[in-house]
Amino acid sequence: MRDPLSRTFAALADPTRRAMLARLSEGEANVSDLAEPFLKDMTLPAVTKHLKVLENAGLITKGRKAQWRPCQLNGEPLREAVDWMEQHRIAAEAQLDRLGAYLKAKTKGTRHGRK
Amino acid sequence: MRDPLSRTFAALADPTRRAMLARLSEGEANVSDLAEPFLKDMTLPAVTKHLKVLENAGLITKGRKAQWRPCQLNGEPLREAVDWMEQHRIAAEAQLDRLGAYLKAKTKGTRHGRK
DNA sequence: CGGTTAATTAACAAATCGGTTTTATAAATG
DNA sequence: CATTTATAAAACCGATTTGTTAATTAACCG
Repeated sequence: MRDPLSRTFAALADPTRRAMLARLSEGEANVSDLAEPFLKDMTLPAVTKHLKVLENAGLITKGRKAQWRPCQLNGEPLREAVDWMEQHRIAAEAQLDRLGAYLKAKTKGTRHGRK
Repeated sequence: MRDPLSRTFAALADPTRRAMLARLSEGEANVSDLAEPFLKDMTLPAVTKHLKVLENAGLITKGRKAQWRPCQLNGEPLREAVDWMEQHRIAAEAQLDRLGAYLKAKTKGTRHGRK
């Protein structure tokens, strides 16, 4: 059992699953629709498993319509993951800015730190 | 060998590694500084391995200063990952908006779709 | 009903992951 | 030079991941 953020990132750490999400970001699709681009590379049960990973991460929801399972993307976990990343990326860049300011101050007047 | 985006997401899919990045977003730190909060839970080699994962993903860079390895966060892979996520999250929400507009149009005037 | 279509489940194997202990390296320090 | 400090590398192990094939479920169609 893993925390939600870890499950989200783990789900995204696979190009097949990301391609499936990309496809779903253009609109609802059935399992076989989603599988189609990958059936040269893997079997249907493998696709089902990938979808299960995405579902467990809350990134997609599966409906049912007769024998079809229309899937749709849920953006919420993506938003939470982005929030985490932006928070720290921004902090890291602020660090760099402070370093830049420090270096600039340190070399002020020496006129040889330009590039 | 995995693509860069997959390596980034995989690196982020672990709370220990995320905590290390969070620490680094506040500024440079040595391996032992980064290890300190986790040494009740795991050994130092385990920490070294986590840092290797982050380094391979390009999320941190390790310098050297005598026997210390000052690490610092590199925001660039985070930015690329965020770009990917935002692109699809936004597309997904646009889908929802279109669906909402459709439902609204469809029930216009019928006065029985209220909750 | 019997067959077809869509998708899932089960059982299995190889590869990867996340930890361990032990050993090694490399620089500082007495 | 011998010791200590900071870190990495090697070998190993159990758990998880990612794929397979074969069997199963469930709904529709003639």
